[in-house]
Amino acid sequence: MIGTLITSDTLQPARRSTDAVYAQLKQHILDNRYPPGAQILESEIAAELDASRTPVREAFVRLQQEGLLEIVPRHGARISALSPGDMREIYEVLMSLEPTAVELLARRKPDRAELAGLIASCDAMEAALEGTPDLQAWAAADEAFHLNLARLCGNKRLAGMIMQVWDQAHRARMFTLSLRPLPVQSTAEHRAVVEAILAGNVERAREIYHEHRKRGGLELTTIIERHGIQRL
Amino acid sequence: MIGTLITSDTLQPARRSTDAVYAQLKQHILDNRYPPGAQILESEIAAELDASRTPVREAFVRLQQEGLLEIVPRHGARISALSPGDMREIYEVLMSLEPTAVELLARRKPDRAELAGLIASCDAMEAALEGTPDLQAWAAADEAFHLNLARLCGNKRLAGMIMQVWDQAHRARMFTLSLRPLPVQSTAEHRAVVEAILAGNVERAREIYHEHRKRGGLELTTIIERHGIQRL
DNA sequence: CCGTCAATTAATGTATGCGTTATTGGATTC
DNA sequence: GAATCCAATAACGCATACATTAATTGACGG
Repeated sequence: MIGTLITSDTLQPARRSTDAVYAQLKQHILDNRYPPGAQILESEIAAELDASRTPVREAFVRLQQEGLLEIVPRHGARISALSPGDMREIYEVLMSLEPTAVELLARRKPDRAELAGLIASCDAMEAALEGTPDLQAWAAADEAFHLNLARLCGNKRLAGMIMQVWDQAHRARMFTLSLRPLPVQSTAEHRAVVEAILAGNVERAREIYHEHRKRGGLELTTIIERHGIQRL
Repeated sequence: MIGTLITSDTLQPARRSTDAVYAQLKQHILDNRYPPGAQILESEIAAELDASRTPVREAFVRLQQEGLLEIVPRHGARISALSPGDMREIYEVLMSLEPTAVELLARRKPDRAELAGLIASCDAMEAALEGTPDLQAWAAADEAFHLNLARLCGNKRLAGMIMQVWDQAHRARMFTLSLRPLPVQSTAEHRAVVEAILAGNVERAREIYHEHRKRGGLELTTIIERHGIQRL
């Protein structure tokens, strides 16, 4: 058990069957339990999760809109597989939205208390790299940082969009985690963004973050090309 | 009849009942036939569109994810009403995404033929302002320009996100159309962006567009405040 | 007269059945 | 032997019936 996966949804007890099916399906997709490209059937999932086809169908629709699967008429649903082109799209979107989120947050001039979550994530990232590196822990802290940042920016639509593409790229990030160099610089960049925000330097915060995202995208693209990965 | 509304969807004959219900519901919401804040019932819509509740429900889920309505458990659906805060959010998102779309398009160095749609929209906007201004025609051309731009940028995810928030703001734009000054400058800015793209000046294209969006957002915000509009 | 509780009703949430369609496999013919 | 056609089956799309829940109304008690 790697630990409870952090997702963009606040997972509740889910009194509605549809919500439970949705949450579990999403979890399974992000956990790579249903591999990319896999076909899943409404009736299979219904039996597996002890529900009828109706809530499963509704969950499929929601997940399709989130880009995590594709409903193929008469063929069930196909778990989305990301091509290198999809990864490029995702990073272009993040390079646009995340620096904006940083800028919005920085403009609010938040105090240290408001950024406690971000600072904790920075601490966790640094701790994960001390001694024997714990990449899983680092990735969890990284994810927490970005989700927190999206939430703090004060724009729910912006936050939702960031989390959506972030979820889409989740598996790819986890997969390439061990193929990348140790994320020492990445960790430092996170810290630098927080400091720039605290210093009230809006433009610098935005700039650091944009470079951070750009470098991250480049790293991932390089790995994908070097390994000739076509789908993930 | 004002004319067929341009939406982000390619409206097909819709062999599936769900698609037909979805398309008509969306059309009615954008046309302001269901006013913001209105409650609609599954059974009402089903009867109205001659379908059963099942496809209506599925359409509700899709429209909820697009932010056009909100499913209230046990209470049907409420048509989304935009607060001034929502308008701010939407313009922040557009100010982030649309300049990125322009940049991506400009980097491809497209020739004049590729931009034919954009140029036609510019012509239409200018024509709509000659003699007696036709604001409806101008708005249609403006909408066509932005949708086209999103499509041309080469990033489907980015395009989808732009169209989504654009649709959310559609009614607000139509409502404030007659309250704004004649969009002469706006029209000129559109033309200038196209010229900058053709000239291969990526940075300038992005900059013009960012200013265009910023000014547009400011105009709208001012109107909303001046008229004390709370919901639209 | 007001407040509270219970019952009824209305609308959603879920399950299931039926019709449609597409795919696959087998058989027949060229 | 290969290709085509037909039939059977499997899965979905939609409709409908049933269960659940929340709200509203009315009655009763304080």
